[in-house]
Amino acid sequence: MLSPTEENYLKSIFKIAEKENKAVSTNSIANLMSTTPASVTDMIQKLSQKKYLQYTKYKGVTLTQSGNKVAIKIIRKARLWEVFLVNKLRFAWHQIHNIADELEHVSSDELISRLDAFLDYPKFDPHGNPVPNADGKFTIRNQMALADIPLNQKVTVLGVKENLPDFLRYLTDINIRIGVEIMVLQQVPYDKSMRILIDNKTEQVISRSTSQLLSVKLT
Amino acid sequence: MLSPTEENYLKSIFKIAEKENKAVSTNSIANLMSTTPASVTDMIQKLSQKKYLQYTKYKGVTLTQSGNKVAIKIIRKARLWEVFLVNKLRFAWHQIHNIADELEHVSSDELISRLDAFLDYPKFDPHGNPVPNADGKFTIRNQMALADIPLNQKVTVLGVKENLPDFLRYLTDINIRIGVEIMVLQQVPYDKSMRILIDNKTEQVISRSTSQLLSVKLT
DNA sequence: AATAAAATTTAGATTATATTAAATATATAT
DNA sequence: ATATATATTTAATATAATCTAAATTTTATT
Repeated sequence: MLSPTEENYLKSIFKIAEKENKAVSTNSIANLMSTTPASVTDMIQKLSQKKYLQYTKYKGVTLTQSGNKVAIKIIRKARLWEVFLVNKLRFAWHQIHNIADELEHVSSDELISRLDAFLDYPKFDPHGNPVPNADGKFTIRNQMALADIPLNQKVTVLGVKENLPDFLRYLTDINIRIGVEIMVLQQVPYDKSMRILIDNKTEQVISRSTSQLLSVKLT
Repeated sequence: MLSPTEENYLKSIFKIAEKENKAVSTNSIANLMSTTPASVTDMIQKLSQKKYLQYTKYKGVTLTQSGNKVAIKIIRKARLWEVFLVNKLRFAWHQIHNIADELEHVSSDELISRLDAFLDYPKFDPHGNPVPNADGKFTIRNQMALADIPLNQKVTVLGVKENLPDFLRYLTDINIRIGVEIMVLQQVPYDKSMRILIDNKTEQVISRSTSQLLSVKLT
């Protein structure tokens, strides 16, 4: 059995490895987890010993198959709980992160498979991220960043690439949520901010960083 | 913030204090929690320092108001989650104990109040134990042990006083669950076992210890 | 009331996680 | 290629929770 701490390390390493395509560095883990590099070194040595990851001193780590499996299961649990919190308990999407971070470590497999059924086998969580199925497979779909969409193209919001509460609250404030239709009206070359039309109703200027964090599909 | 371990100590002390009417001894805590008296001493000294309980060396502990509040909140959380597991996820009553023991330590107050509403403010858990409300009040009702019911009196099962999986599975096997009607047909003076009629259908002999653990009300 | 038995506490270790500071290895820039 | 900056590891500590064994206190028994 793994401790919640060990599970969190594996989850974080998985998430970093997802983006970068190389061994995961001690520092990147320490940054993501808000801890010190020394603590990370201790823990990755332990997890390496237990065969959850492949570690070469000074060269970072990669997950083994067994480490990958654990990480994906934690992500599955977290995302299913997020669906529960939003769809059943009516939480807003910016309220659920910390709660799901605790719930994801509850250990019963039976619980997760029943929860999955209760929620009707959701394919995506409330932020638009895929829920891995019981075999660890993620649903893939075509999606682009709003930042890369040309003028006058209508798109539908699929999700967000970051789930910090402040960011999510901001999106809610300007009426952006999953499923909303957006059209890019103007691109400002200077800072790459955009003026967009939301739901055929409201015009809004959003920053480059916001448009990069919004996943959309062509309508 | 209290650790899950500290919360478990307070919960266990509360449960012992509920039955006995005196200071709770080190040994009784160690027994209930399957740990050593030495560990208990360490922990109660710590919890006493933090003012969750009143401790006199060699004389046992009693919960302070603040300790009581924590304990009741944990019990509230555990029992609400048990209702969720049975009513929503369709677990059997013997499967839920360990899962609820983990879920009860998830810390969000908002989560509990929303879960309570989602479940329609249940007054009792799947074992017939009262769910304390948000103010910490338990619903009281008249109930007796089946052991004390006279011959030929019809009663309805309200709950069980112990929730060990084997006991609960046994009850399920002989068709005893909350709400069923029971009538005592015979009392065996020798060992105080009883022959009972379950649901006007099945006759069954049950031991003294079983009849003492079944809570019923007159029909 | 003295003694034996039982309960409780203390002392000394252990394991898990984390920290800071120092030492060492790697990467970068001239 | 060397110096400097950055990243990483190691060493030395700290805290939380636990344990066993020894010491002490309380309770029960005669």
